[in-house]
Amino acid sequence: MAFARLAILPTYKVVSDTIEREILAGRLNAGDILPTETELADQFGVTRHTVREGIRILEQSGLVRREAGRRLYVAEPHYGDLAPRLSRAMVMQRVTFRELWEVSMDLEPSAAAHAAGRIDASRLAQLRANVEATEEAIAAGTSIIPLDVAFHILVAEAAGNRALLLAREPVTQLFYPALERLFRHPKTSAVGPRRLVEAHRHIVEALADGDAAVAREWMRKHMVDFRRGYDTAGLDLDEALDPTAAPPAAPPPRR
Amino acid sequence: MAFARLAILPTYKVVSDTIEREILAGRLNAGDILPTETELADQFGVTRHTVREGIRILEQSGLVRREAGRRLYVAEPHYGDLAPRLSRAMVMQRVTFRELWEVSMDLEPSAAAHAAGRIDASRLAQLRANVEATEEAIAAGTSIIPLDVAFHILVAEAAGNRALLLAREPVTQLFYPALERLFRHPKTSAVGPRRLVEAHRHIVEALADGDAAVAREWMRKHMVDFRRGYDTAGLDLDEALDPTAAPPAAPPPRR
DNA sequence: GATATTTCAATTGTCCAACAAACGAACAAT
DNA sequence: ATTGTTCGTTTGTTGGACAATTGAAATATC
Repeated sequence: MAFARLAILPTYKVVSDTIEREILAGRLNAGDILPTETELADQFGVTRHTVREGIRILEQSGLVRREAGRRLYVAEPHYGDLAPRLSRAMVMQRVTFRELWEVSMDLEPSAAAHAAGRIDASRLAQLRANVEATEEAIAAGTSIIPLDVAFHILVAEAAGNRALLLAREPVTQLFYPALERLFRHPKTSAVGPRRLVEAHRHIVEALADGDAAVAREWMRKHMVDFRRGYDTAGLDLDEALDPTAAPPAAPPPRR
Repeated sequence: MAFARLAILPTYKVVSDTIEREILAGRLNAGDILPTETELADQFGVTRHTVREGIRILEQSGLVRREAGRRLYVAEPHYGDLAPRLSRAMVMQRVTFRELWEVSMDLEPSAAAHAAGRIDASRLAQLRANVEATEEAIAAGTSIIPLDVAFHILVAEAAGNRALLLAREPVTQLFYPALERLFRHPKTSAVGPRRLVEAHRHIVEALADGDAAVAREWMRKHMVDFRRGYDTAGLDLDEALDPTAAPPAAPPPRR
């Protein structure tokens, strides 16, 4: 017979695991203030240093948060916190545009279809405003990429599926630099934006009508267009994405 | 005039950011051994404890790794490291079975379709072996859930799309407990496993033939069956998943 | 009485010093 | 060839200390 490896964990890991379990089990809820480091150290029977190392792990996991020198509280883990890490992993694995596009080809039309049945008036208004703003940006010659990204996020949110939202976010983040490159390209810059805003408009109308099939179809066309633009521009679908292109900057942490 | 908020970060964060930058810039490559904690402390001009807190952050990010009490080395961040965090976020957001199912309904058939054109002999053999093992498990009356999960992972890997793999992994992790509940249920346990293995078999054959359409269609049916089973068992689609059900245990870290 | 200002205890962030435990390697013993 | 022994190195953990910041109570000011 053979013994299984012993699962001996360092103390700081035990600390973080223990607190994590309390949070996941719902005994600690988002917003709750945790005990001070000294209290935790006393309760666990370990040093404050050890507790602090455990806290760093929880913080990085997004389960707890601390503002400046203030008390620790249980955080609502938000998509935005996870997406950067995911994108980083994809960048380091040299994920290609083709891979991202294939996934988007599944998720985006589906998001549009689900949104058709679930969208509310407020978000619909936001989408209309987004399309207007995009028109203006085209006329003014300013960048439409943030608006495009926002459009797709709005649609995904309207789909009312948080699993979908989480699954597509890292993909979106990496699309951003690829979009930059695409819309800057001379061959596509003339016609691309027009087609884009036209597709967006059709999608919004389909959502307003509650027509899932049309919404899905226009989103599909929109994604196909996107890839076609990439081809037309002569960019390589199977090349790793450029990691140097800056992701949308986060505001500096309050401290 | 007004000054922007100063981005003053705690020292341990500066430490982790600095090392992270070296890794992302490629000056430190995967596999490289980092200096010892004492050396790092000397170089940065801070205490060893501060360095350690920074290391905990990097470790949790998956950028560096340490085995047992040994030296620190730069790691290639892998999907497996990130998926648990996503699942955790989904648990805390009280994601429902319906949401997971909707996403799987997009990703799984698509994975099967892509796999049809890209699968290699080795993975095909693994899939066949998996189906055999599932048959045996059914005959023996043991749990087929790990085998089912493994089957879907194999198909997703065969699709040769790392973005897809990353997007679907957290969903799978959460499906696991739901599957447990489903297959334990008296109303489905009689017929469910048979239908499952039949679908798996059809999918494998379609992959062997390189027939993307058939592979996609059988996977779709398979997913529909899954949901139907959930319905038949009288389980609530819109109920938050049970977070207490253990996720597939990872092998304990070597120490 | 309401609003600043000051004070003060509590808490975090960082440092210094120490030691036990585990590891790797080299070497001796069976 | 395997098993014990030793030793220097590195991590894991502990203790105590103190400056800086924060939140809130207490005080002064209008």
